[in-house]
Amino acid sequence: MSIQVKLADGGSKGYPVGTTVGEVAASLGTSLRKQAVAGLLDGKPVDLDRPLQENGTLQIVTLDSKEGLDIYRHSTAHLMAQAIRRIYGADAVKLGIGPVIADGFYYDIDMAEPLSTDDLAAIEAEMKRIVQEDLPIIRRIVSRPEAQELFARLKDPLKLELIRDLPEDAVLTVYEQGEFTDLCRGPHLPSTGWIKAFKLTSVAGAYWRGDSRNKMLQRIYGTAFPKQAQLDDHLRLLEEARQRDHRKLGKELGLFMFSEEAPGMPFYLPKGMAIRGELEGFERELQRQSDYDEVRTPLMMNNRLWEQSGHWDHYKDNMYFTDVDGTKFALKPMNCPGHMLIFKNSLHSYRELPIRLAEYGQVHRHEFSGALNGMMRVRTFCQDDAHLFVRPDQIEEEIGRVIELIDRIYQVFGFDYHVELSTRPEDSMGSKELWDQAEASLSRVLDRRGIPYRLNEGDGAFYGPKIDFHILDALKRSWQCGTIQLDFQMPEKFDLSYIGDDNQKHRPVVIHRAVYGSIDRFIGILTEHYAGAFPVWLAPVQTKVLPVSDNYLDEAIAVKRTLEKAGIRMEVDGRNEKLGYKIRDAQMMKVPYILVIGEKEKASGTASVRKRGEGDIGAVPVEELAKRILDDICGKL
RNA sequence: GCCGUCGUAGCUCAGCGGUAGAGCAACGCACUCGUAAUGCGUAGGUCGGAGGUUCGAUUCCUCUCGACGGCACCA
Repeated sequence: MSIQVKLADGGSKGYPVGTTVGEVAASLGTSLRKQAVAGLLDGKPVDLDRPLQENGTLQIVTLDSKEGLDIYRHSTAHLMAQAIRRIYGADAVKLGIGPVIADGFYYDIDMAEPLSTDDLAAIEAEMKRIVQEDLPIIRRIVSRPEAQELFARLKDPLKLELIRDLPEDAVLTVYEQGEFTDLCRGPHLPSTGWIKAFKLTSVAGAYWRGDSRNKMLQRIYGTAFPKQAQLDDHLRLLEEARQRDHRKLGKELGLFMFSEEAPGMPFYLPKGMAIRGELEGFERELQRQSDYDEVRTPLMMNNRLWEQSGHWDHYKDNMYFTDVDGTKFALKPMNCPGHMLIFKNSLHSYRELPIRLAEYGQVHRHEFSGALNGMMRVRTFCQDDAHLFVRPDQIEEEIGRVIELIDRIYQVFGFDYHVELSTRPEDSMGSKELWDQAEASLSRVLDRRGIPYRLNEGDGAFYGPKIDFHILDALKRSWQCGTIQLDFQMPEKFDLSYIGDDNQKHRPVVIHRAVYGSIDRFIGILTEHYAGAFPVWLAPVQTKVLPVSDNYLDEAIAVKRTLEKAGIRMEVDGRNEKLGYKIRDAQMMKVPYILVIGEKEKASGTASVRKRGEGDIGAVPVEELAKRILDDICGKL
């Protein structure tokens, strides 16, 4: 008896019934035999030792594919669980789930003894031993009662819970390697000996099944690669990210600080403030050209405003309140209600619309202490916010203009980005019809512009759906920054109106939008994106003047004054130190232009220039230098 | 908020029952210096805060504040 197997290359071959996936792979060439870790049989992942019983299509999964790597890592997760059981005792260790994630895997376990990172080395050592043992990894189909009996015997209550929740018709499989058995869909590597390079990276708490009402388990994170060199590369990348950490660089470069007196609330130091000023100024100018009007609203407003806006109902857990003279005030968590009051301050004609109110608005949001993270997650931050009051017929064009503005600004930083459309959340305000209408408008704008997007169901704001912009930084990490939200609710709540050409009152629509999102977070992202080496226009100190010795200090100060007058941010290092020392210091502060002033320069009215990334480029007349640096600044280089 | 780890000089860190130590930075002196660290010297700490155990606590315990890694949360 033979069967026909259709292969990935489109061809078809005959094999005897019972030929395994691995044997098919081997028949196709030695490299495939070595690289194969599993197969996709009619689209379903199967182990290499799976015998083929009937005609079908088969794709060989190799280690260099995403699927192959996932299988490899999944087997490493099992390997880790087995090692932990050996060390801490099978009965003491209750297994949760052990899935593969983007850069590795984790396993959630329940055990009394708390693990720390110090314990990871011992677990790794045991894992290596099990690799040496080269235990075959064997798949076994079990009936539900059999599985229940098995995991009851293994004292694995979490697995029993998983089994209980599997659908009636699910085929239950367990994988065994030596004394270790785990409930698992598979597939897996043929044996533990296949696992080469791995590292356990951290331990953390994690709620069982991701629910904060459940017990907290211990999660051990690890990663694995087929080759040691790949693991080393990965670890190097992590180290690179650590070196770029904005909290580290922010401290070293003197950009911002935090204090125990205000957890989660950044203090801007002069250098950080310089960056912030540039970011705001740049955007402010583009907004001016796009007919935005800038406003400023109070940080604190009477609580009844927040009751009116719906924030009290939907957002009060995240708000800060004060009670003075018997009146309750709330610190604003958003700028919209303030802007609604401004709109209502005067009567509006349909001819005035769109009205675009922009504000660099400082908002306060009470985040959980455990959620705080440098500039990335704070309790007070500045939004580059704007609310666009538009007629219904202007919605799409106006959103299009915002998309263009966002695109233009992100390009300056060299950010790639992707777009997500978030729809109605559970705790939402207003009618389903209005929501459907709003969601449809947003998707229509994106579709018309041919912008691909991901749907993020139930993740909209409580007052409306939104388009979010996620930027990719230099290390390919994704951050949500820009947002465009369509809102039919606030105009309703605040009874906004404009007078139409029919002389009747009409309800405007509000578009909320932000480009940087949080300026604070954006600065954090930029710090990591540029690894602290900000482009000239953003650099807190654009040029540093180093006198060769005290004798040239006056000359250095004169150069500083000249360039400062041209609008360049300058510093002089007047310390009584050797030139090499001052150069090193300025280089470490990532100053883009370092000027050396000594006898030669003094005599010729020049400065010797050391440009970041290029090194010594020789003497340049001071006037020309000013022009060159200003060119960089204007070109946003 | 939850689990775990950590808080010692401005910064990075060592010490861990007998009232603290290094490097860098700062300050002073000498050198007046040419493209990534000149030498010598000085000063600097209620060892995050509050309790407790002890003859004695930076060290051990409890609580608390803050930070970090995750989880949950992120309108």
